[in-house]
Amino acid sequence: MARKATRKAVDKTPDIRAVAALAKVSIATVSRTINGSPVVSDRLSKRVWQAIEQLNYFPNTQARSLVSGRSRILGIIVENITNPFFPELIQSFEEIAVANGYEILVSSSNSDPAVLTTCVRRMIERKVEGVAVLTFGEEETVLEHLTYHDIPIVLAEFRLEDPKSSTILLDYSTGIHAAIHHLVELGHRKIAYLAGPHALHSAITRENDFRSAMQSVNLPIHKDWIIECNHTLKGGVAGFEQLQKLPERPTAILCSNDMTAIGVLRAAYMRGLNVPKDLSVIGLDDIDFAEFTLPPLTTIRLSRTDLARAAFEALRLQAEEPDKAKIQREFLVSTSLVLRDSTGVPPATARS
Amino acid sequence: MARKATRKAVDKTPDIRAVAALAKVSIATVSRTINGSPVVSDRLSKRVWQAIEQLNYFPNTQARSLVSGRSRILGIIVENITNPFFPELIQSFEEIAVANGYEILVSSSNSDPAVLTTCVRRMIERKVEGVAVLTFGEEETVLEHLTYHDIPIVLAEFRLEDPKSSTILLDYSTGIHAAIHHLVELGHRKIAYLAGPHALHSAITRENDFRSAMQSVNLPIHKDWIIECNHTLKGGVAGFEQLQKLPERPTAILCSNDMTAIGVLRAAYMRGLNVPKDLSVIGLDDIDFAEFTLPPLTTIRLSRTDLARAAFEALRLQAEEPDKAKIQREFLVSTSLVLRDSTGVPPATARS
DNA sequence: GTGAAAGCGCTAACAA
DNA sequence: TTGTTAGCGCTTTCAC
Repeated sequence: MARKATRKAVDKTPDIRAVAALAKVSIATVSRTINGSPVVSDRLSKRVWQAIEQLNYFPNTQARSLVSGRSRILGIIVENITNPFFPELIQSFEEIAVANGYEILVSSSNSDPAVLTTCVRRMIERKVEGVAVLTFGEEETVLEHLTYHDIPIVLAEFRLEDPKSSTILLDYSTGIHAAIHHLVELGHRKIAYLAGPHALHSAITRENDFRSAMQSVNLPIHKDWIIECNHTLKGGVAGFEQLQKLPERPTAILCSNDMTAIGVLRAAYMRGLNVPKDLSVIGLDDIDFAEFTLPPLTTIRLSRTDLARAAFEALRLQAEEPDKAKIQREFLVSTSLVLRDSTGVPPATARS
Repeated sequence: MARKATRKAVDKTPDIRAVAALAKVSIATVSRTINGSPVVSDRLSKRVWQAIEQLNYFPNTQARSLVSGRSRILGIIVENITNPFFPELIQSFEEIAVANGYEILVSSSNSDPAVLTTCVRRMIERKVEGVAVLTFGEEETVLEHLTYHDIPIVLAEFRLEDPKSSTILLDYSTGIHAAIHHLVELGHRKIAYLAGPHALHSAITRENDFRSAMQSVNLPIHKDWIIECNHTLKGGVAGFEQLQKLPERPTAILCSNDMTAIGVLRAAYMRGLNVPKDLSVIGLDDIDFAEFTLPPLTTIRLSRTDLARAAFEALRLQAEEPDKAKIQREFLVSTSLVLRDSTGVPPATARS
């Protein structure tokens, strides 16, 4: 403060008063001009903009939000930013938010409740106007702090009691049905499923959708062919190995996520099996890398852009149009099958 | 505002006055307590903390930074958050910053000058206390806005005139020398280099280090064996194909980054070449995925944690200890060789 | 259509 | 050691 005061006026970063002085108007007029108030006359408005330009003036967002009560910051909490699924999601969320005049506060929980607590605290301290909690986990309890502070939340696949919360429902069903149909059309009848950890809502939903898809094409669900993995590459390897030990083996494997599928690809390669000649593999997510595996992975795409868009819209609604937000508290994001080279007709011996 | 005023006092989010009232002290004492001022007596301090707890009070950061002139926000601009190199960098930077009481503002420039301009504008508007510009690009001109607003900058591999800027020097040399020595020890003498785009400072530095490493082991630098690629997987494929057309082919390829190396892995596989039996490949970066390629990639690790730490320290120094910052404006980050399975002895025919 | 002035929640200078 | 008070830069009544 003191230091600031001793600086020569000329090299101080310009404030609204400086602009007002230069434009020979009141600070109220400058404020109105910046905020696009329609009452300002063209004559003054022009002078103000000129002054702003000349001084290279940027409004002080802290002061602005302090008085307006709106921070124009949205938080996004992901499970782990180094998981390739999330950066694209963050990127989209950032783009949409910035285009709409919001800033974003990113943080990863790393599936650690203590870290999540810190994340939530940071969000509250910075007075975010809403938080997208895209951890796909089960840490709902920590979120009470958010609801306590009246901060809107949007969650994936979980409904919170709080009236300021919204939910994004993921329609895995469409993509999974498409995947099963695709395999059936190729001639597969022996289809295994490497599930995600049952602690995740999303993993359970996906597994149920697999079961119903199998039923819809009248295919039997072989108990040993559904294995709970952990959504990691190593989990995929382990799942595949377990399948290999079975007397009767599937000709196709659908995986709960891409990392699992990549693990299967790798394990199959190690065993000397050719994908897709000997085995078809389908993932879920369509992470960037899916395109670059060997062979490129056929997978069920969960569009991060769509997910980000839904999350933003949910929060924007809560922040800007609370009445509408009360009515629409659920948002649907769809999935679709992306055909690449990891699926093909089953081997002749199995085709009989 | 109006709406806020009509709310019952009881459900208003508590402010410093509420805490003061409950603790029966002045707001100054509350402020002092929160900021750990040593002058507050234990008796009052205890009462204040109790009130804070009871009211679930969180200080308003906007108000705080408005008056203190310190936002405690650090910006980090990366080239592209979906590039697997960056999330880990951001993660580390976030951890360090949060541990030191700073918030971070992440944004990606996507190598687009227009987007970079927006990024910089966002940084200025939110009054960040420093920006880590880790784009590894050549967009220095846009940064003038930052220096104009007296905001400290830290850049990788580029020195800015501005006294508030610092530079992180990357010691690729150590890692590259180690890589070449490793190859030489295995028996390689024909080593190619797939360079990065010459528009990047880092790519040029890396290439020069390759040349000097080759000289230091008295190996000839074959002109056709240095090819400028673009740091993408496809670039690696193209570079490899170009090498294959040559009458005399290298037994080992060092790449300017991991994505290029992964491209080479893929192209070699397509051609039926076995890595490492027929060809050794080394990358640079050690992105997470390098561990999961087939075969796992031997690579030169550029520690994102070290980089993040250096970037944070540079900015913290500028923000908190300007005198020291004047003295230390350069930070060194080292590299090291990570041995995996993509390197081996050269094929017998070439070994002669 | 424009300006004066109050005050957002907090820190820091100054008084006591 | 504690309290009083003047702003930080801005938005937003309320007069004119």
